[in-house]
Amino acid sequence: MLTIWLNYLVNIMKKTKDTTTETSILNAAKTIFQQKGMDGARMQEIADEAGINKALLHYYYRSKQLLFEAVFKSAFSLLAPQMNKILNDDSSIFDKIKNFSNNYISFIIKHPYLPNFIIQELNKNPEFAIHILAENKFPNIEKFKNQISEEVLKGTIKPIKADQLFINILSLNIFPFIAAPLFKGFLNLNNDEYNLMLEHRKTEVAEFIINAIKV
Amino acid sequence: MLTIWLNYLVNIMKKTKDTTTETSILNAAKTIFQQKGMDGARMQEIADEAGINKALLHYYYRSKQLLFEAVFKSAFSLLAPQMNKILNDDSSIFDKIKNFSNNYISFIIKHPYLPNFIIQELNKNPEFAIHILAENKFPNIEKFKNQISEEVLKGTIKPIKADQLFINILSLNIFPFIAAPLFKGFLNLNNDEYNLMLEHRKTEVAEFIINAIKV
DNA sequence: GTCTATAGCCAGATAGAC
DNA sequence: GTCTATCTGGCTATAGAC
Repeated sequence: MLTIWLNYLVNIMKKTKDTTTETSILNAAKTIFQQKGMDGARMQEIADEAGINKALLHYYYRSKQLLFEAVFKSAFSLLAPQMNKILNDDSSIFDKIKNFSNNYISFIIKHPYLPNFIIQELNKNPEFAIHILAENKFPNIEKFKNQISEEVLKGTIKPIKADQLFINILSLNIFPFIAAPLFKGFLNLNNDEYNLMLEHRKTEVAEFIINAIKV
Repeated sequence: MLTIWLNYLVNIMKKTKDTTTETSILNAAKTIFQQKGMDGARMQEIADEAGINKALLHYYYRSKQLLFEAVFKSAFSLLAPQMNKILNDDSSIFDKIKNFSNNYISFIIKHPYLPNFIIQELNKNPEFAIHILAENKFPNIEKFKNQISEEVLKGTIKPIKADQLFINILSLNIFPFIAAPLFKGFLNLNNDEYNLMLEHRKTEVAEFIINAIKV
């Protein structure tokens, strides 16, 4: 009886330990992969970051490729819901643009490496992209398209294709993060100045877009 | 006398051969590095692409790092003059935006991997960026800033900071190329459809920006 | 200048003790 | 589950023949 109880206790402890090790590996892998990419990352570096042995990485995730995929999926599943806000939200078009720009920029400031990571790896492996995207049954643009058509008909906004508007909104919000080093160079801004400029964009981007489309 | 003449001929032939080998290496390196990045590229692959032996890469460029830097500088010196068109051109602000969007999109369609390559490597190595940028004595934004201030004062355009406008223009023009796989997924477009959409952007982007800022 | 062959290193993955 | 030690393959770079 005592043995059973002890085994139970040991299992609980094991379970807890497993989970925390597994997640601490995933977190470390996120940090390294998002900074260095799949090719640039080293398993040893991830192990060091997680404070564990290199062999454990393989114990939990079998291979570098699989660990990478876990990180990528996790990153993508963090980004995708943000897109949903602009595609499948019930608010008016102007409110959508305002909320999205504000929220999205705040979101990326918290996860600065994320968009670049996703885009970079998608570019290196476009088929892989489609694979992941398909799994994630990712947001549908139909609702957004209908909303734009309606607003154009009502005369609230100038004629514009939903695809183009969608691309414009994301470009204005995301690109300044991805091209930060380039812009810092061209505009001759240091880190603090650049971050301040991004802060202003939380409202300025929405204004810019709304001015562009409102009648 | 005949010997001298023969030597001369041989030297010419050598010189010619050297140059073409060197440039064919550089071209091959561009192709591979821009698709796979510094870490993902393999010297063997570059040699195969150039149709020569791997040892020759080291004969001409000493190391992978130096070959990479040659490619990067070459790519950057291709991109920088494009920026100049919007910063240091004498035309009116609206014409600038129209010309830039049209020309720049045409330019990237010809060099689709270029912006992503530059941005990616700049992100991995921001100090290196500054190093390269400094060498290239790259475009100054002062003239553009003055032009914007003047137009705002004249009341031609709505109040906007030159930095923000510059970022907006580049974002709208460049990001659709960098994030092509992502947009193809979200918008459910195949290659041809996506390229057609980019073709439309040659005029639509300028319209969008001008609508956003004109009074 | 161009090639073949190989040195030397480093990273991913596994074996096996605890 | 976690560690140390090691295998194995692949990659950059060089030596040396032609």
